[in-house]
Amino acid sequence: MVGVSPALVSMVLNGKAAQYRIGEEVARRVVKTANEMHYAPNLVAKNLRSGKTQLVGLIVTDISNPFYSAIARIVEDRASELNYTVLISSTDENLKNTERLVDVLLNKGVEGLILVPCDGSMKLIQRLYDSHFPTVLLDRYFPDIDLSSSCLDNYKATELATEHLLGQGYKNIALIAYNTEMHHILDRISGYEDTMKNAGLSAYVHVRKVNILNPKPDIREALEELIHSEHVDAIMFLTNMLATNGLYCLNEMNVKIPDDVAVVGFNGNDAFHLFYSPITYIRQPIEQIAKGSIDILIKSIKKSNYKSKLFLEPELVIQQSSQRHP
Amino acid sequence: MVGVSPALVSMVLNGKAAQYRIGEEVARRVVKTANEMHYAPNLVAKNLRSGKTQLVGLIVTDISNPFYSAIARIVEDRASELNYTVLISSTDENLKNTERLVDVLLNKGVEGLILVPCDGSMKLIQRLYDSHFPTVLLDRYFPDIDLSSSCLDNYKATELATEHLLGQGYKNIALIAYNTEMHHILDRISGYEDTMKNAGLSAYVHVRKVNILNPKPDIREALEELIHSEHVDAIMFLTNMLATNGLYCLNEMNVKIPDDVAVVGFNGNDAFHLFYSPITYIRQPIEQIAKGSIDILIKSIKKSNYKSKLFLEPELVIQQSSQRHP
DNA sequence: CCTCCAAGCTAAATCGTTTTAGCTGATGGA
DNA sequence: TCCATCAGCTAAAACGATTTAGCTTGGAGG
Repeated sequence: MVGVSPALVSMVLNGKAAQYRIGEEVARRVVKTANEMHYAPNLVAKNLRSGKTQLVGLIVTDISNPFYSAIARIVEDRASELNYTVLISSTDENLKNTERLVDVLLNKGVEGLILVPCDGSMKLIQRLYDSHFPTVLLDRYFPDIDLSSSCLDNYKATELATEHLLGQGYKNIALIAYNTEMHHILDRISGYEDTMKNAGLSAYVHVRKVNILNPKPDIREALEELIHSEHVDAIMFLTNMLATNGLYCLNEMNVKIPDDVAVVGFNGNDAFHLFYSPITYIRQPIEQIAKGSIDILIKSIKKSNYKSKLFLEPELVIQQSSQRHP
Repeated sequence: MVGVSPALVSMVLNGKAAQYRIGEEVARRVVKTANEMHYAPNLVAKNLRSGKTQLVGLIVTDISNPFYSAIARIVEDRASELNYTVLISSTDENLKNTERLVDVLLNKGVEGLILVPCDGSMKLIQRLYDSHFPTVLLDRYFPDIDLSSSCLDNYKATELATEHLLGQGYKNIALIAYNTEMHHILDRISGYEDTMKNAGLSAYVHVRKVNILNPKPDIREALEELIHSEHVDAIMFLTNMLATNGLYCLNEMNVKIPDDVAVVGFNGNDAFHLFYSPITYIRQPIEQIAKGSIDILIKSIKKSNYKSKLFLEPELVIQQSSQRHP
């Protein structure tokens, strides 16, 4: 339409008019015409030529889980600011799915991955590490693999919560955890165990591990035993899902909170606040975790060998469920 | 590596060996070598060549809202089965954002859009309709625009709930709605109003509209008035967010449910179930809405002029909060 | 008057596929 | 013996952009 070659148009529209000594008058006509016809470059062609896709992958266990959807929202917003598009997938805590999704996303040309690794994914993560593909672990990490990560300081989280319960006069404190080898859970367990031991309460350490995929029956069983046989006076749940399921069970068992037993949960939600005895919980700095992960990822993409590990500060939101005399 | 032309490799790997009369022996060698070298075609090049991106856009108001993240999960799974990738964005109920995101996604080459339109987006939707770009409205629709949609039967939803409350002996029933012109809300209001009128209770129709972006103060004010001045005996909330905020207010006001007032919410969540008086709510068939939207979209992409409007059945989950004598 | 240089532009290659047209050699029929 | 046919393959164009090398023109300098 302007009567010049595509090459010239490309140069002008990419702001390289000066660099290529394009005549001012011609450059102006090109820009004007481009605007008038609402020209938008074909990104696919651009990507093919440049080898860049401006795509990143976000693999979580389940995007319908509010924790991960909150993360996704922030990652997406930040990525968009940085001119990247996010592809989101869910693994359902399944290793085969995770492996498949990594392959699928790589094939789609993502330039980096934010990944919530599931149980048993150590080998996959090691492969990713060996390949030097820009990758950031989110929420969960492997202490033996030197990969970037953005996680909660899990040890401190349960340390904080246990100290709070001890401070309230609770001694016989139980923990409901997943049956897993994932380190974020192991750290949370250690934070609790160490704090109990340091307080001279080793005898009162109770850790119950439940099936991650169908936790409710295991939780019920554990709670029955802990309350009726072990006579615990406080229960800490290591994840939001465990806490929520636990509250259903405690209601069914007609256990009163905090009179019969104190409760501490993980990751607040409306159910915790609206509960008849609002639930004390460990708050993760979701914003920082999410933003940290995408910022690290983009840096890794732009500068190979960039690496960073974030362990972010938990916060204890103290409500009625953990206070002896509210 | 096999010593044949790229063309032949392409034919074989796309399963067109027979069609192009490729020798069996050669075809076998190509497949074998492709596997051995872990060949995966470059999707960007494929897309450029074919003009297809296998991308669809999903524009919701907020992906961190559990309703929409549940939708996103299902859409994503179904799209993946159909060999499409979903690009998700959030508008925050803002028209300018919506317009921008539509442009961004179109520029990224999505072949279709699933869209939750916000207040005031009628013109945008009309443009989309006029352009014949494959588009499906989700959750909300425009009766005057003949665009595909996948929504709840909103009228029936509140009709069902109002009838239930009337059946329980409640008469002075109030409604908390958004201050909006969006038809899904207007339909919900009509379902309530008509049912009240048909029962001869026009005098007891109370509709309060609150600000969609900062509803809590408005809700508090409305509730104070409805309960203390109008002496309503039941309150229906038109969305999950309204109901959740409403419960916070009712707790603050020390109103007992259902003794002082009955409550019906929208879209169940753990908070409703764990509430001291579990909340009766209208359940949307999320799975059907989500699956419906993506299935319609893909059909529209494959067959231009395909159109379909779904109005899916609500279900009332009756719990303690709406029963006079539980 | 010729040479040289710079300014301002274009042609062509390239990215990795797919598809169309066409080439080659063997076979069969007349 | 010669042509037609067909199986089995390849060359080349195309998708839409970017980039490199190179072309033309006019003016300055010798």
